[in-house]
Amino acid sequence: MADIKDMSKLDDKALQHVAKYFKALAEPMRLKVLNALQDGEKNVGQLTELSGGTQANISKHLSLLDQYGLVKRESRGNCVFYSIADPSVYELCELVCGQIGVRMSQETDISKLFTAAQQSAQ
Amino acid sequence: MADIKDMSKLDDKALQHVAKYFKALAEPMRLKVLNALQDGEKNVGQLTELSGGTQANISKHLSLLDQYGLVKRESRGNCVFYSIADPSVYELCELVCGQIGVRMSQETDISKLFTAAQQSAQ
DNA sequence: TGACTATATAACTATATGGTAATATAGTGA
DNA sequence: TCACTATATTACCATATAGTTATATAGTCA
Repeated sequence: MADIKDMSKLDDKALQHVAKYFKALAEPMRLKVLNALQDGEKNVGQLTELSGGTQANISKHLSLLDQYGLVKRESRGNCVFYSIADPSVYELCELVCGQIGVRMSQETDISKLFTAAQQSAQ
Repeated sequence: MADIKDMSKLDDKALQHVAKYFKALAEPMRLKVLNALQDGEKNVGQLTELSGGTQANISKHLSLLDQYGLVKRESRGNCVFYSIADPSVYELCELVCGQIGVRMSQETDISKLFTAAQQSAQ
């Protein structure tokens, strides 16, 4: 326990940002929504059906995802279409939501999922 | 709004697992701890000092990280040493906590951080 | 054994947030 | 204008959890 100090290459604000980003992904329903957006934009109604949630709930999640910069919002006519915001998010989304889930239908070790996902996402 | 159905290549259990995993990373203090573990195992006392938290708090976070499989626990003598559990976690930790933070000392766009991190983690 | 150190845990508070039901807002088309 | 559809928002409840303080557990060394 000697010259411990200076690990703040990461200042607290950075940590808070990153944590918040992860928090946006730390919700099954939001992952479902992001997964549903993998093959292109969808409006709220579609996302509501796909995710199996209620309209209000999905709308809330979408609002949060938008606020955190994970999705883009575009209203056209009577509908509001959401889409994945940027490629890096898309990669993460793929990493988490993509074919990965297929191989964890049953109880599986999570760590394996991530390595597998990273390889296939390469 | 036509033949929507079947997006459940991801069953709910998988989503819950992944979400839980992200949740473990969705906390600044835990990111701090994981970051401190990047250069090798440390005991609770060291992590407490490094993170600037209280002993009880860090212990709680470590317990959670252990429970979620992100770190390994090994008691030697009077101390308990923690270390990153598996390489994929380590990559994610690097992605989040590594040199990334350096370039976001000030207000920066989060999306850039992740792309940058993924390149350097390659 | 007893004193000391290191870690974990329990009880508690305060806060954040996911979900819901009801309502508001806004666009469309008659 | 009015009826209709789509989305957002508000108010509320229930739950989860980060942090704290105090205590318990366990190892070390005399």
